[in-house]
Amino acid sequence: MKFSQMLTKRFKDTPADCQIASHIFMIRGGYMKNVGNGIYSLFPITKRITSKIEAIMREEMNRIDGQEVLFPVAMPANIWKESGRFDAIGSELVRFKDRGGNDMVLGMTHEEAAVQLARETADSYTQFPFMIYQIQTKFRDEPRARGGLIRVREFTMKDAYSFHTSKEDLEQYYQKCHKAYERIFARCGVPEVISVKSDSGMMGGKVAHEFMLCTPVGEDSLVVCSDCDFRANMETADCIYDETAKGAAEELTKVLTPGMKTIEDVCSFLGKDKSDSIKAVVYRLETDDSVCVVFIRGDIEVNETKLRNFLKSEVYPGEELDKEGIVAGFIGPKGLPEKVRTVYDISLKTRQSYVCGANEENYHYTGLNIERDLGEVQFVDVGKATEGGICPVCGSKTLKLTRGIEVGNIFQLGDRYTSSMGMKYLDKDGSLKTPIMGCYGIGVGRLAASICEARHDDYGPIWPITIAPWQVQICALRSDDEQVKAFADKLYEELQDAGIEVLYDDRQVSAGFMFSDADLTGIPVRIVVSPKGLKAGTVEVSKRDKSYLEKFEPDKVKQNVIELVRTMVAELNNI
RNA sequence: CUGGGUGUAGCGCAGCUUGGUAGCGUGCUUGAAUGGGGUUCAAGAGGCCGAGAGUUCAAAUCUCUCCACCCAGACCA
Repeated sequence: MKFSQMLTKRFKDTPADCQIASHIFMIRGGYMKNVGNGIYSLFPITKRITSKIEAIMREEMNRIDGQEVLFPVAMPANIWKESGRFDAIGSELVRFKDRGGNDMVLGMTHEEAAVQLARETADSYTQFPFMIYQIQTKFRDEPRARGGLIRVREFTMKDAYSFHTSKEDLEQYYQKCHKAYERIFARCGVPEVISVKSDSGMMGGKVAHEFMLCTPVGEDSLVVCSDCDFRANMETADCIYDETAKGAAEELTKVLTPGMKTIEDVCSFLGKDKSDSIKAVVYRLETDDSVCVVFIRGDIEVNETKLRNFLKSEVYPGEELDKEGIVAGFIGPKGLPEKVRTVYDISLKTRQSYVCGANEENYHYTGLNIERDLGEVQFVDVGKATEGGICPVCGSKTLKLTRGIEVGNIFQLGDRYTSSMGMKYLDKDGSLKTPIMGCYGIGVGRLAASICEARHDDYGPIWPITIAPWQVQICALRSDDEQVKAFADKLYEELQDAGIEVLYDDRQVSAGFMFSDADLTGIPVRIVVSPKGLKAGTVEVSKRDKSYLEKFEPDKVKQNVIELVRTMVAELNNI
């Protein structure tokens, strides 16, 4: 491709709307154009990147016997009604009516379509297991798109669905797919992507992993053990607390704490550590509109995902405190009206005596002993893991908190969709059985943006060669110089003949301008042809990441570049 | 959905307090010079000042309503 004819435009100024590196560079470098909230058109440079990512995904999916299919983007709502998700999912599922007044939806994921395609087709146990996948557009009417391609409403996704006749078979295939995902990320140049245990959310099912690229701009909080291989999404990370340092039991005493409504105020007033106090957090449940108070150690935060799963209800924090005889700011487990539902976090098993609210304006208790003063209570794990906390797997105090971008996920769905949609096959013994499913997704554009996030310097992206829009960029300084033009033109043709992808900057612009644009296009190998160099009998070859710079005689450039590219590609693909 | 912010040329911004029909930088076009990190000079093209209503002789500017976008949360395969 000749740069002079490429449809794109680069900007010197950082766009006002962009916050994170990948978004800034992908706008400044002319990678995409915003069409609406969370909706983008991609310029050729980005389409080339995503096509390469897709090609890698295809190879790896095919390698584990995946069969590529294509589901519709817009589909009748009836199959979503069968699975129950037409009513279960909120407004992120776009619903509309066709001309006949029939309910339609835009596909935000394709479990229903996959089951609909497979259910009458795979009717014998001999056909199992199998996996079908597609690479196609999804639309999710996200409440809040952000970060350029990191979180959008319309996007391309590789989604795969596997069907099995036994749990063991599903688990085996799940592992296989896990490995295929590791290969995909490694081949795309980000081998550091890790998988973490995750909450299955609206997808249903029990076992699920998310593939995370760790970066401070990530939207998910992760808990990682630095001593063993425990890794989990904060939402689902189990908590363990040290129960050996309980301290001494004290007498229950009511103390005056005027106007002190926060844990900080009360603890510093009483000279106690936050971990010696009980914090009360009030939630309203969606299911019956009742109020629930969570009691948790003062230094631990409530993990609302765990709470939601335990209560089996959506929870909304901090509302309607005045109802039910609750005294805001002075809530405690002793003396709370009995009709109020309570949840005790397991972090409260760690002390003999606590500071807590007395359910009376301006009073707290000290010396509250849960067993002695409250009787038997049920403890539940609804806390957030903390930095330096105890690893639930190896038991050492080595938990680290980090953030990550979710670039892929895998689920063991079980029979969530196959049974609700009535998929059956005839087993060996002649009985009708329901198969079980797994599903596996990777967002293509999000992965591209995440790679940019992980691989850039101050001047632009540094694309890994396996997904780079082109492998080599020729910068012809002074393309009005006959010698330069002749040499660069010829090199452009020859490299392409050798199967190398080349972006040829043939524009008559200043060197600085050309280099800045080259930095923004992030092509891994750069060839600089200049009048000065040719006069000295050299052509310069360098890597975008600045790890390599060599000068070659003009007639040796082609062969050296071909070898360099092959080596770089092989480094990422040989895993 | 809650809280905060911003809407003026493709992009980045000034003008708004104190109303008088719009300006700077960059990019774009043309010409000349320059030629290894966004070079220089000159001449141009480009704007229903987010939308609607109101106040006024007169609104980018004042008032009201709406919309869009961004950030933090909530939500999220």
